[in-house]
Amino acid sequence: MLRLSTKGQYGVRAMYEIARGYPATPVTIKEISERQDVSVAYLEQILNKLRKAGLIKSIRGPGGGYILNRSADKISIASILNELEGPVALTSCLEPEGGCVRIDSCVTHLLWKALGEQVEAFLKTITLKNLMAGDFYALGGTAKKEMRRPVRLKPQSQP
Amino acid sequence: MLRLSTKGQYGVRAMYEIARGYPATPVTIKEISERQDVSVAYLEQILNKLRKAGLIKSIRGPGGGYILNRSADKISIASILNELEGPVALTSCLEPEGGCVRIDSCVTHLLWKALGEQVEAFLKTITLKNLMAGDFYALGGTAKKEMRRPVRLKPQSQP
DNA sequence: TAAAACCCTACCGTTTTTGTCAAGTATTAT
DNA sequence: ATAATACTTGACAAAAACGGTAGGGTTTTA
Ligand code: FES
Ligand code: FES
Repeated sequence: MLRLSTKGQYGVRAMYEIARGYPATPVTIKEISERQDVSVAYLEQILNKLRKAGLIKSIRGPGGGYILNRSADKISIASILNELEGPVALTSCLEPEGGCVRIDSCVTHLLWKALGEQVEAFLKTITLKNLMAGDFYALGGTAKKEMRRPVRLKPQSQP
Repeated sequence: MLRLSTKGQYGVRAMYEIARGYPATPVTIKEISERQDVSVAYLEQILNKLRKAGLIKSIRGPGGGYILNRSADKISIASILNELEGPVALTSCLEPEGGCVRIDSCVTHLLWKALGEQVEAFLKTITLKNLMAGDFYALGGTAKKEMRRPVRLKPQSQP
């Protein structure tokens, strides 16, 4: 239940690789492909979307590649997934176009809405920088920043 | 992104209808079908799963129908969705069988795991009883039910 | 014994996902 | 200038998941 598409998964992993080169070194698709084990052709589609969304920019020609368009602490996981999978909308009734006629009498509508907001809030608090550092914060609803409890996750080893 | 299947959605709405008859009145598939606007044949599949999972029981023959197997405050939304859509697993790597070889070196694995646990925790705190009463807290949203004083559930467990 | 109501499972059209492929365009090094 | 590098774009297709339908059963009650 609630499966994330591979585009979303690969996208975040690709952004992680690009973030590692920031701000000095453009990272090529080929490098990302080798490090994250995703085909070049598929990555092209993914990175294209992310570029059009302004999350990364590209440098063509030899020595080129992709670099972040802004620093890693200003790019949330939510912003990446939003571009690749569209906004969080657990039901079609919740989509911007929506147009469900049952909406006012629907028992579950507010429940799905609340859950979606919960997910979105979580993903918004986590940036590429957090991902690189392995620092996640457990979101505590309306909890203030000083009330957040940092959870240190195991550092990642690189292949 | 993160779409819930119709089976899951209809399942919760069907359980809501069955809960309304608890404990005295069995609710027939036909009634659920009419009230929630879902075909009888499709509901049969859904209710069958929920019955096998022990969430509801059925009474055959005329005057029969479905009733809850335990009280509404002991049936969480999570338990319903788990039966109809399987456990929350945002990636295939997170599934019980799983078997991803990259798991130890994967940058994002713990992120998806954390998000999945967040969702599961949220859905576990909300029961059918909460759903019937409209008593759940919409994070960052507008709880636009009656003027009843909203009871704040704790979507997140802070260890 | 007939009607009400649940039980089972096979099937099937559509959509989404998950990519591949081929033919570009832009930039730089030499 | 030319070759090599690297991003750009659109078309396409296999495979899986989704969202049901169909049609036969069985059990229970009046
Ligand atoms: S069915 Fe559309 S809002 Fe519930
Ligand atoms: S790719 Fe399997 S755990 Fe990340």
